[in-house]
Amino acid sequence: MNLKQLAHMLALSQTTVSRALNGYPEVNEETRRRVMDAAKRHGYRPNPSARRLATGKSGMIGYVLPTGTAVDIDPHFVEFLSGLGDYARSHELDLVLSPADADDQETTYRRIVANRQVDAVYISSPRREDSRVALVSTLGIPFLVHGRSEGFDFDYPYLDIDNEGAFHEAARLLVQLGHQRLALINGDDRETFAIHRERGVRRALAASGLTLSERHVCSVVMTEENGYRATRRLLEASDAPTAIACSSLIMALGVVRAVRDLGLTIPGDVSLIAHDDVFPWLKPENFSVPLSTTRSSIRLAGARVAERLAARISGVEEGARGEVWPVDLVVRGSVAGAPA
Amino acid sequence: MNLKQLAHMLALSQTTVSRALNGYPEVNEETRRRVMDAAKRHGYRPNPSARRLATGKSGMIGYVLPTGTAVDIDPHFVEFLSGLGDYARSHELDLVLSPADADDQETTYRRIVANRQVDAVYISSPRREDSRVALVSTLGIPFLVHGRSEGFDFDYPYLDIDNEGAFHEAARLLVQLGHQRLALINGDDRETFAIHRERGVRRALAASGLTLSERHVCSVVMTEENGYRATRRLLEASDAPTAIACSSLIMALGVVRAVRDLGLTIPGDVSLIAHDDVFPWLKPENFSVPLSTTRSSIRLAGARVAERLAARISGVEEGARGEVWPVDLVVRGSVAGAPA
DNA sequence: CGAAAAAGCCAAAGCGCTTTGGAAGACTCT
DNA sequence: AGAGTCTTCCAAAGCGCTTTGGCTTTTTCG
Repeated sequence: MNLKQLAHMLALSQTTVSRALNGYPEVNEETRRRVMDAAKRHGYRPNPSARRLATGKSGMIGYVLPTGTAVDIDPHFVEFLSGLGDYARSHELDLVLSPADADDQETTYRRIVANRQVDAVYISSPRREDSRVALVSTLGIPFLVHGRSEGFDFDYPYLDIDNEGAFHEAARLLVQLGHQRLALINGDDRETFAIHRERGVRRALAASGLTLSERHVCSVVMTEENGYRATRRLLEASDAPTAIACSSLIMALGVVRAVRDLGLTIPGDVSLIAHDDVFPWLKPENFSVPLSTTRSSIRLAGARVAERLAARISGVEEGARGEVWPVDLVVRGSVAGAPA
Repeated sequence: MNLKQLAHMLALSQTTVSRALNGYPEVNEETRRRVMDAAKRHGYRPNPSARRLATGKSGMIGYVLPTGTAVDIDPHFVEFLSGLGDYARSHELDLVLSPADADDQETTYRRIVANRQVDAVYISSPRREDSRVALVSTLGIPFLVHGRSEGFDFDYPYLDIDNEGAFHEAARLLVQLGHQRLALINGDDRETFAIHRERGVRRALAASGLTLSERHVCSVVMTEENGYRATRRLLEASDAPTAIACSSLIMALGVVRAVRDLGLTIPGDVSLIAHDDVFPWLKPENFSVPLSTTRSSIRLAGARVAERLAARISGVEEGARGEVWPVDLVVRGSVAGAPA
């Protein structure tokens, strides 16, 4: 059942039927009702391909997925996706993932924009002066950054959590508990969230006249194994920290294992606070010693990103609004006063 | 730059240019070269919306993403996606995720098929007589099932791993080591993989005249917490098992924690084998005691699914071919002879 | 050499929708 | 009552591609 048939059946023109369906004003309410009714009754659904060709709108949002045999997708992605889906589902928004060579995403961005394949895109895990952000903002397609990119002289819309504030709070707590030597096991330090977290820790330490030794900050891909290795290295050194801030729950698994392997205990010998993105399958309260965390649901962020993207597509949201969510500090058993 | 312009520029008709570009035979090789060349030089890319409208082909593969506030996306999904992306990237295949209410995916399947939004779909985590498999095969769109669905009287194309064989091998090893009481901590028992794994364990036990007690098989959502709970329950019972087969690495984290909490050891008091889908961020060899696993890369499966889907779209692959991959049993420190 | 077949190209008709530019009729207002 | 204004609808022109059917020209072959 296409528009032509429906129009013929109603003895109306395609124009009128189309307008009635799309809520244009120049059609009699009575007529509109008739049309709406008939459309529903016959299960008429406009052909999206045709609509796309005519309008250039696709009803989909895009994400360029960096891939490559040496590239691993962030496990957080799936939670983010859950949130995105929660919103998108109720708005018949689809998400198209365009896999791209991680080293050349530009080609793909240009392609999906030139082809009008999607109405908007989002960018995640931005780095300093992230080239994707610069590119997309010149391309003139609605977009939203999940996270932030620094170093630009222009503004752009984003949604981020207060990573600096979160790690500032975490470090401040540890300092208050008497810890003098803190360590930070961080993610890839090219990513903004890692920069912000380090900044937060440094600021908290500085407030008490302490500093974060270069040897006490690790920047690694966030795997269990890297958490383990970093911790071994930290704790086996002569100036071993007494407290660790860690950027992910997965790395924290490795931290805990390393501490145990060394015959030490949490929080007796070392206090630990990790960031929790809220996974359904791994919870900080279930660690062998319940883990203190800075908590922020990445899933909720996903839903919000979808919502704002939809708003930008429809023109409801404009401009370069940045939105920063506060992060909860949840104290559990993994922190204690510094050992004597 | 559209076809019309390109054709005009070459003093040819749109027909000829289109045919030259799409490899149709009725065009002079010399002409084809000229066209190809000009197209490349001017960076001409056919507008996919227009092509879609004309051909009905979209160049995308689809996946209906079950969502809902109480629905969590499987963390394995992201690895599968990596593999899918690895292949898709080099073939300019995009993936469209259509979020759907987990309890009503049919509507969404019908929509994406009716709208010709995608050229093929894949289905994952199928259950017994999975309604999606039945639906999609009547809808007449190329598809592939990742996993298997049982109980149908028709065949369909799928890619699965030998879950039964894997867990049969695992259980057989444990039995050979003298274990008499095995337990299985499994995933949701409505899913085929869980059914197959249980079958594998039972078969191995039966071969030695043993049985799998109903109290020794747990069917739970695969989270760390559920692994922990199941293990506590199992080991605190009077007929505690001496060996556990576990369906996921994430649950195995919980198993290990529970065993430790009870003051027991692996493999001294209980042997453990888990299935490993090969995550980059959590490796069995890095468990406190290296974990024996049945291993199969879900990422490779993702790539293969994309490859076969592409083959089906282009008509290279036809019929209901089922493909079953063998699974490696990797023995590490977590298994030992049964305690006396 | 001439008929039949093949090769190479084109005009035009879709694909199914949106949107422009009217046009006819109904209403208002002086 | 006539001019001007709304209201309501329509025909037709795109959007940019593929594909059908046909028309020339060249090649093949008895």
